Amino acid sequence: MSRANVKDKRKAQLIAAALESIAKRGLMETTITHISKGAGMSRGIINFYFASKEMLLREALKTLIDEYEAEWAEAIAKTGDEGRSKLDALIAAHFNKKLCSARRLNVMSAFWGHAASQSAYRNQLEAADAKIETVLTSALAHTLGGSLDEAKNAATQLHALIRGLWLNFMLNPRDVAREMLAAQAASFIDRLTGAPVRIVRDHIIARPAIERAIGEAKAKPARKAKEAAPKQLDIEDLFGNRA
Amino acid sequence: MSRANVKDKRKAQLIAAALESIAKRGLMETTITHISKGAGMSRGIINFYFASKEMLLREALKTLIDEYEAEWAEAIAKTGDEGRSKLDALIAAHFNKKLCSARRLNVMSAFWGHAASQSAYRNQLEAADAKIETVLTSALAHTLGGSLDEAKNAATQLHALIRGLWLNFMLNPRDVAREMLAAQAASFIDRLTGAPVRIVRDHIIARPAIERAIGEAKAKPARKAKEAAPKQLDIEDLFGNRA
Amino acid sequence: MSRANVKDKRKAQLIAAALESIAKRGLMETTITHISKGAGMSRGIINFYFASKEMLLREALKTLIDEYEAEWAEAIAKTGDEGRSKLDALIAAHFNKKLCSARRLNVMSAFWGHAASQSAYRNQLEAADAKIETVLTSALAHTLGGSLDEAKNAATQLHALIRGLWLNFMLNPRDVAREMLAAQAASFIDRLTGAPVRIVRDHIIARPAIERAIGEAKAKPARKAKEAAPKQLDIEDLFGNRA
Amino acid sequence: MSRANVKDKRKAQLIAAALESIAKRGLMETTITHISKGAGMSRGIINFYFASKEMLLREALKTLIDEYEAEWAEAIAKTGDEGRSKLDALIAAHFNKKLCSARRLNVMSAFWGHAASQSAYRNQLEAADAKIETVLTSALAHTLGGSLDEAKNAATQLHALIRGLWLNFMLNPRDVAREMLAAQAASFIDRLTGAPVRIVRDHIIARPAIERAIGEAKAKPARKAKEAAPKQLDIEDLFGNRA
DNA sequence: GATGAATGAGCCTTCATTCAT
DNA sequence: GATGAATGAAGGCTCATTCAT
Repeated sequence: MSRANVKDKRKAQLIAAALESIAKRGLMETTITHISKGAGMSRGIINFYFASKEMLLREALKTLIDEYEAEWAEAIAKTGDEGRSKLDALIAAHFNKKLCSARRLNVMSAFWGHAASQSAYRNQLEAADAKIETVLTSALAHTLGGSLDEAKNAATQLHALIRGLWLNFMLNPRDVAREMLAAQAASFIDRLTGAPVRIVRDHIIARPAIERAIGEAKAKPARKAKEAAPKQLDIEDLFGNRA
Repeated sequence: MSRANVKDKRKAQLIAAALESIAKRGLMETTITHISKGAGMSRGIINFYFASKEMLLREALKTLIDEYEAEWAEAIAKTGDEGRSKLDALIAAHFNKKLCSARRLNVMSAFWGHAASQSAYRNQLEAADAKIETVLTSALAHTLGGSLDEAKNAATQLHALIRGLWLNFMLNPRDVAREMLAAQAASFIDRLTGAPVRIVRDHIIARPAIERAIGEAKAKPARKAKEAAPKQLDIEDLFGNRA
Repeated sequence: MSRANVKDKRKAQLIAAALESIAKRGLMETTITHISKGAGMSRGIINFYFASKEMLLREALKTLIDEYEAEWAEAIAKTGDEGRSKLDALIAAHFNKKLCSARRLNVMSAFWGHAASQSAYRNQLEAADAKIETVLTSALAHTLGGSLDEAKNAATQLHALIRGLWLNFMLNPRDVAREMLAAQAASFIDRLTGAPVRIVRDHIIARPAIERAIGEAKAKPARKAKEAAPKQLDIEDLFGNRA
Repeated sequence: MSRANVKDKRKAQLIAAALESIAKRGLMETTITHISKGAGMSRGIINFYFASKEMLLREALKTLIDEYEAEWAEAIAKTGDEGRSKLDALIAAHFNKKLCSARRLNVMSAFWGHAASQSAYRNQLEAADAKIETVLTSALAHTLGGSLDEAKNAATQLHALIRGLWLNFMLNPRDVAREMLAAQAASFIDRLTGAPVRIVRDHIIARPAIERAIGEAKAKPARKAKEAAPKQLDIEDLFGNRA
């Protein structure tokens, strides 16, 4: 592996370890020792690859946002059309296993909370919000056929709804099924378009396309054993603090 | 003033100073020194009134939640009826100056982020969520007239929408008017009930009752000067870090 | 003891411990742990009384300079006259046990070396130099009776000579007697005034008044045992590193 | 170039970079990174050519001393005679551009300060002092014609005077002209020999021979461009820290 | 030979907490 | 009750040194 690749790889490993620790312990309790130990490296290494812990954290947020954007970008790339099926794809992406995991939502919430008082994080989040709202606006404009302002309002509401559902899921991941969340977002759009809301046994259900999409687990390419893998946290570990 | 009252008063002052500091600096940067100085007291006092900083923080969250619940409880108390006007009152409460201020939302976000990994905070927030969702469910059940599950779903969505809008407001308080947020929540209900969504010049507008209610500034009882008031932060101060 | 006094006292103790450590280990090797341990206190205390290690060091230099100035001020205060006896008193002061000790000269040299690249220290030393050169100039003007510029030149030379002799003494304190140094400075003045240089058995000797003055050990008031005295370093300890 | 030469050359470059950094930043702030970067080499290289940073520093001091001795040796080599003209040559050497530069004096002071507590450096400096004092003694013995002890005393004083003047120059290089320093040292000798001290407009002036000698800029053999020369510091750069 | 990634001891500093006054 | 001096664990960070490439 070339030198440049090693550098990028180490940074990625450290960022992954940081996200892992934030998911498990939160931003406040996460120390440089946790991160470096989690990545199976020495303590000094963080300041070798990052100017400071703060900069590592900012890059971690950037990674999170990049992953998010890649995910919804990929989802809409699969749909040629600018209409309801694009909206369905976007919703499915927001509630698939990758974007709507306890781990990820924990970290996102931690950063939202941090962003409230720290502008560097805030700016990153604002930029990401602007992007997704633009995309949602465009898709809703095609679907609803009304004015741009109408579509903008709808996009704001849909985006807010998604984030609010994420927050619900984060605060109580055991009781809420991702499928249900997706169905609720879909029913919101149904109501916007005047379509009948699908209800089965008193529960809203998502559209078949969404149900299918959110179920697909993204196959994560297995880490090669050789690469001194940071010890893999069991998903349930995330709730160790919560007893 | 009796002993017990003095004690409660000091605790309340410290909690207020803690909330002030969290709004301004965030949870991570808030230290005991900030809090005690902000309350005009000595450093050692916190461990005199609270078992630890952690316990102070938990009580601070409790205070925040109590205020929230008092606010919506008061709002619905004014409405005898269990229907649309109750929903309007609830929405107005959620977006009035008190509950929807940059200061308050900053603190709430910080606690949401912290709760992601800290069960004590999480449990407090879950309990509060359960309460408000019950109230919303009941009001929606009367308004919509459908099944309980339908009302529950609607309540979940409405609650998520409100929180999502709060998050938007927190991340970008200058660009978003509270009135607009209230209008968006109201239009969501309009759609549920099949009522026409009110649009003026391409913008959703809230119902007159809501507009009136959210405008009322809650008269905050002036702190007596005698009480060594912590220096009052200008609301704009909250964003000093963000430039 | 009053609170304010405790504060000043602790600062003085920490400064003394810092000077002790610098004399023994030098500026580079002196750590906050050395200083606080040397003062018999906890590590955290330094940042309680000083903004930083750097500020402690600056105050330590200030203390050193204050002591120096107090010493020569006291010496000339004892001499009513502005002439040769004042010069004798000044020379005696510069080579008495207090100002011309291995400990003190080690620390001074360390600060001179540091001042070469650090302006804060440099400014302190420059100000002190200006003061003593003014005093020397005045005394030499009266003694020599020439122009002010002549006196200034002589003062510069005398001051340089004193510091050069100090440097000699610092680099080799065992081989050089303080009395001899004083005699050499005195002979410099003798030559300026045209007086015969006193030589006994091929060595320059100082004037009787100087010999007497430099011999007087300043009785240091014993530290009260009660006061948790930092462990007293034996004078020979200073050269532990030098083997 | 042979292997041994390459090795010596690299060492010399590293030493030069170390001296540069010490002049600019002082001994305390100079790190291995500063030195290797200053020499245009990689970080790891220092421990390849030197056993440790400490050893590099000792060799740097040795270089400094060697240059010093070469300079005064060359000066007296040009004078056949063992008398006043030899003394003049020695004084001129001590205050010429090379030995009496801010850069060099900063470094010397740093090492004096360090030597106060570190015997390895101390021993180097003591040995150098012994050499120059022997030479000064011999020249003064011939000039004064008195006893050896008289000459020794005079040598000690002259040496101390020179170092004291250097210290003055270091602490305040802008206000002091090298020519003036040389003149002051010369006048010291004039007084020893009973010669009239030369004064022009109330200022001491050096002997013509000295004035001439200290003015000669030693032509520094230009570093070949090819050799990745460490960026040359402007002489004024040295005082960047001091504002 | 030379590089720069990696290590880890140790530095300065912060801060929740304790406790004598 | 209240203060603020004092503690010491732990944090982020620096840096001399090592070593695989």
